[in-house]
Amino acid sequence: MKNLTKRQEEILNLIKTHILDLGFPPTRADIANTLGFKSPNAAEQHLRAIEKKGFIKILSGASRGIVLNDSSNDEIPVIGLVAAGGPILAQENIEKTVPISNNLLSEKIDFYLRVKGDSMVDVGIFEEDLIGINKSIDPKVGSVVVARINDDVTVKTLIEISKNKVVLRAENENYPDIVVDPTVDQLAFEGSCVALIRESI
Amino acid sequence: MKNLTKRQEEILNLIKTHILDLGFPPTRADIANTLGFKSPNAAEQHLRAIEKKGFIKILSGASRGIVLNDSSNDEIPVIGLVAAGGPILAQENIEKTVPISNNLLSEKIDFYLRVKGDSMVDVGIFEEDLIGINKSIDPKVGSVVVARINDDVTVKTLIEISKNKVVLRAENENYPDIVVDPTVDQLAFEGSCVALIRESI
DNA sequence: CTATATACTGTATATAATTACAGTATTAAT
DNA sequence: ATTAATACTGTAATTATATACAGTATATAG
Repeated sequence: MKNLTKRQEEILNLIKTHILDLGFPPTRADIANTLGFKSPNAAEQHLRAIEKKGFIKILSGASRGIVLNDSSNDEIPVIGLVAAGGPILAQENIEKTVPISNNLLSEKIDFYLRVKGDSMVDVGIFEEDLIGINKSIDPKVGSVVVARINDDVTVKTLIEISKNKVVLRAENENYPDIVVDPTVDQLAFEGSCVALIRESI
Repeated sequence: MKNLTKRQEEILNLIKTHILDLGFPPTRADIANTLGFKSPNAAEQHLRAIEKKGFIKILSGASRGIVLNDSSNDEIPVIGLVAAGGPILAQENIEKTVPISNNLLSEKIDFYLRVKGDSMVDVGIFEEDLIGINKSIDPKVGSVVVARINDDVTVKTLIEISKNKVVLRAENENYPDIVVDPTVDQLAFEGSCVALIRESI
């Protein structure tokens, strides 16, 4: 999907806002008025450009017939078991997707991970819980992170991080610390935990 | 809010379905076509009746200008501190409301309650967590319930329930069991905990 | 140098859509 | 017995809207 120009993005946002506010898309005239165009045709042409790039679909003949196409942008994948090897967000790992509920969870969540095992019970993370992961937050000491160690994906608290020593701690006294030397073992941080959801309690 | 007739309800559902499917409301002609009316005016008059009963708002002059009014039906209140006395869902207790996200949380949630204190840490319910409460589920032994004891609202595990003895347990060894005699103290169950959400982790 | 994309103005028109007016018929309420 | 609400048909007019066509101007890619 090609990138939108600044102006096109502005118009796409206007459409989204209009739908959020009123429950239906704007007309060409609405767009022109809001952005100060003197001709509705300016809006028309922008819409066609945005459609060409795949972000919307224009239903011909229907008033306000603008359908948003980027549903993928509004759904958060829920990751079940992670297959060894491949990327965590690979299609086969996605259990389902859920719509964003911005108002409830303010921090950006790239995906949910279904927790396996009881290694984090002491910080209230239980088996089958869903933890919301933000990929962009750098792993900070003391925070709960999703780490991949040689194809194994695990959720732990980051205790220490340096060039050749990384310590991950299970929040359960029955489990020992995991000490990894990144120069020996493959280690990658998939993201940081920013939310928790428990469906059945 | 008055009740809709069968036909009016059918039309309201049609509007909702149309919005869900296409992203914008139907026209009078759309409604007439779908339901087999031979005149768009039939739809028009139904819409006016539905508006009169408070379920929608018709924006005059705007094509497809039908705005759904029953937002209260799609928003879940978040209860912060509960004022002593009055009902738990009283306006002054509502911290905010959040949209339903059906797909994620399958069980019905009547309201969220923001947890105060650490009395339930052993089952992973921490201070500031949001717990989703279903008012309709009868309190079951072993489940986490919201109880009101003489105007005090508390979240505890129900351990024992009989005519003149109810035992509620804090899931934290530092707190003693709460034993209540419903014939002496006022006791009411506000609902059962069916979900948990932690916003910052 | 020449397309091609972007970003508009300006005009015009066919058609999509709202909405008023005039009816008919049935049912429930006063 | 009469009024009000429900549930439509049928027609028509006004306005809302999409959308085509003809331009202008600038920037970018080949």
